[in-house]
Amino acid sequence: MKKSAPNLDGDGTSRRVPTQERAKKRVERIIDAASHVFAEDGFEAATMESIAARAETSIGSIYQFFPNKLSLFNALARHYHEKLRAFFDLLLGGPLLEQPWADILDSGIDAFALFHEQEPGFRAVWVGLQVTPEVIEEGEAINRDFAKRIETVLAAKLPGLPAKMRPVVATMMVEILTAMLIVSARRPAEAKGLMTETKALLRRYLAPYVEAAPDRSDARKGSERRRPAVRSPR
Amino acid sequence: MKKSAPNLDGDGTSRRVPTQERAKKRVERIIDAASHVFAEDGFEAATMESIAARAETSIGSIYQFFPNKLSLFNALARHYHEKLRAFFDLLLGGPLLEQPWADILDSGIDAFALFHEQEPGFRAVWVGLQVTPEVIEEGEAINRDFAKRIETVLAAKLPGLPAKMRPVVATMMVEILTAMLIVSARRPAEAKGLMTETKALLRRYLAPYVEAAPDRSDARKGSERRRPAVRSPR
Amino acid sequence: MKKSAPNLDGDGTSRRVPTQERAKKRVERIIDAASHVFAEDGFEAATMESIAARAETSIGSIYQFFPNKLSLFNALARHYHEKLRAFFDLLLGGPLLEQPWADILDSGIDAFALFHEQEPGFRAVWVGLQVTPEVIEEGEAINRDFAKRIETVLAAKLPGLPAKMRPVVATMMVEILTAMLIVSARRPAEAKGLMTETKALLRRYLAPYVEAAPDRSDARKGSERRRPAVRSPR
Amino acid sequence: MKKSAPNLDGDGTSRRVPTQERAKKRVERIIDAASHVFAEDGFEAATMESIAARAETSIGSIYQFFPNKLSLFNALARHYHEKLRAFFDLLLGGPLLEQPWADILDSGIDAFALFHEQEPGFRAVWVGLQVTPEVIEEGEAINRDFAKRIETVLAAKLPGLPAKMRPVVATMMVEILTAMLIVSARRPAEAKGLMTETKALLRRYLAPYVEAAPDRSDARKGSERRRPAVRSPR
DNA sequence: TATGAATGAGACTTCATTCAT
DNA sequence: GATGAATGAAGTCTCATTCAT
Repeated sequence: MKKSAPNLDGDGTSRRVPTQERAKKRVERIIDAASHVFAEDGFEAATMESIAARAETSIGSIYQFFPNKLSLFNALARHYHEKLRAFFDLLLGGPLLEQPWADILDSGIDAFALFHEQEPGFRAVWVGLQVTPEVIEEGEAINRDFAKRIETVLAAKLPGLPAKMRPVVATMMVEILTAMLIVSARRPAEAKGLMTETKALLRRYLAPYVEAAPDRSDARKGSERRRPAVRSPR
Repeated sequence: MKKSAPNLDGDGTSRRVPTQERAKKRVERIIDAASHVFAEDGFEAATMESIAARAETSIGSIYQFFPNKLSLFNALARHYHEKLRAFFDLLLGGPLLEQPWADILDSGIDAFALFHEQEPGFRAVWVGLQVTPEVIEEGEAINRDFAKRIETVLAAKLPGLPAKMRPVVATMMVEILTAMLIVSARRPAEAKGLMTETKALLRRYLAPYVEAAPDRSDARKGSERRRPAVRSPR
Repeated sequence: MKKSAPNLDGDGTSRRVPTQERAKKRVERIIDAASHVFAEDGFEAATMESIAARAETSIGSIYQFFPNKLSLFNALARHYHEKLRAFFDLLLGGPLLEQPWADILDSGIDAFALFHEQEPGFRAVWVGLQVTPEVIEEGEAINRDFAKRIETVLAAKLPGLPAKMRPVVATMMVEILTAMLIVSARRPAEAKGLMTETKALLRRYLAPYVEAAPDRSDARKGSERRRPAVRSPR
Repeated sequence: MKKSAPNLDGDGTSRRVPTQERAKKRVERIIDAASHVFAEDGFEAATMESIAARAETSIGSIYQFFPNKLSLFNALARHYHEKLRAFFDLLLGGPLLEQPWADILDSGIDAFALFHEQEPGFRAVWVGLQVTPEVIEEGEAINRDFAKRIETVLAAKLPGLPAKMRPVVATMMVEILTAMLIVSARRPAEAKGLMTETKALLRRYLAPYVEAAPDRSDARKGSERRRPAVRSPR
């Protein structure tokens, strides 16, 4: 194949396909290896060599596809961006949205926890976001997209939440859920309890927005300002 | 200065005192520089040279006090551990505990946010905890201590929270607050809104525990399981 | 070149062969450079950089083959171990053993002197043995092997030497010869005289063992205890 | 001088004496510490700090007396040079020279072995001589002096040894004896046997020179060339 | 004069990246 | 394209030496 042999075949296009096929497979293996190694060692401590070894390729092959380490990391970020999108498409594409909002929340959390568990590299990307400033670009993109998806659900299921507040609330949900999943990964023994508690916490956080506010939008900056029904301190 | 002891002795041993004074100052400068550099670059990417430069010392001086990079990072962690302790002593030592619980929460969050702002290295230590496993020891110690302090307050002000649940709830509060402060640092424009929202979120999270439960302890594993009063999913 | 195997295979695995060829050459150059630098500066004072420079390679290449400085030194020791073995095989494989024992001694000394001259690093390894304890392992192995070879000759040519004494005598010979060659290297002007004298010395040392002792093995600890027949010549 | 303290005392001279006394003591302690540390670690690996610690002084004090590490090492060499001189004065000053030559040899060897044992640094200096070229100067001086002393004895007790050959023979004795003592130190288990053997070897080496050659000086370059009485190979 | 903290050159080693095969 | 040896910049750490106290 490749150019080394003289072109005896007529249909050059069909020939190239398997090559691209192989290349794609190789890229996948590299991305997969990178996700593991970055997850285990962090961005800086991860070495291109160990990634190559895990991908059962050569270092040179990695550089064939990614000009440098950061670009590989960003590719990983993009990879997870897509995976996350697919994840949401699947999650929200089904009949879930018909459920009561609290059930959606619970199921969503469970699903995302599973996603976290099965994609160790996702955590690496997320953490890398706090550590390696160069990564923020793509990382933030994931973040926003994630939040946008949640906003959709909020809009559909929580009519009491003013549209203007949706971005903040969605961000809160994204960041808190992720934070708690990372903590859970660090303390496996407490993971289950923490997730249960996270569900409770988010449920209570969102509860006030369930029913549409009948008249004035009473919350402007803070989502809540002196609301006796919930607060009632002492 | 040179306060440690007036020179009453004539045996020459006390000569070392001013030296120790200087050394202490230098260690402080190093710790301070380290806090900035670690905060900006992360543990791995931070270099001893840049820390030395920022501390306006030589590399050798750092190694006089810290045998290696990790020990410097751990010293930073210990430093913040102490600072946090002092912070809590100050915060809870005053009349704050007399206030209604929601005000304590608000004030506590504000105070901690200020602490975060003024101590950039604290974030570095916290993030380093997720990235560099060797650091977990001290990092987790800080975590637990932090949570313990909060448990105290929970015990005092939220009689409705079963004692067994206090650790989880405290952990939730610590992790969520920290997570949101880190996010805020990354997105200064949204910082204010996020903090307001964080206050609301934690208030709602804790609200059910305000009054002592009159009869059966209805929460076992999760703090809440089908509690219609709060949920009411339409 | 590329002799290792003609390219009969098509599966691409053999591509590595020329690389190995080059690698071997490079290792040789590194070993050679190391032998010179270690010989000139000693183990500690020798720097990896100067070795790399002398080998006309990069530092990184050295570390491709030797994980650290000590391992390079040990490789050098092993290298000379083998060379010494080959040297003895050559020396004792020929008709030399047919000669009278004194001629074997003379020739052996001359040959070993030549070996010393042509292999400057050999001296470095030997001296490193006295200085760097970590090296002793391989160094002692060389020593013992060297002595063992001499024992063989002693057994063959000096029937008067009790078997039990052979190890000591061989050790004496090895150590003395090496010591004198090192001295000679340090004082080139006196080298010739010193070697002549070394030959005489060893000849006289071994002379008493030429003829088989007719009756009792009269030497036990010291090889000689007031033995008039040998002393007081004339 | 010594301006730091005001001159309150009248007899400035008597004051300085204890100071000089103390200084001398300090230098001795430093030299002593250096001898141990250099012996244990070798010249390069020995650190000024460990020498200071062992001498129970400060690094600064060492530099008060020795401008750099090499000068300290050379001072050590000079120190042993003197010690060796004293050793010989003692050894040869007594009635030893009245003894038969072989007894002088044995006693001399025993005495020197003891010296070696009690002065671990002496070995360090000697080995340093092979490793650190800068040290050769003083090291060689010791060597020559040592040899000169032996020449004296040779002149007195071995009339059969031509005057012209005395330097070589003395050198042989010095180098071989030292070499064997170093080997013995490395292999304590074999030490005793090796020393016994060394005595025998040197006795046989010197035996031909015991009685004055009656006529022509039959040895010219080598001390021995085809001398049937001793050789008789096969 | 004694001390030991401060300095910084330089050593070893790693690893991202290049490039000949 | 694929491979992995080669490169060398850069990082950590040591230690001889200086210098303020």
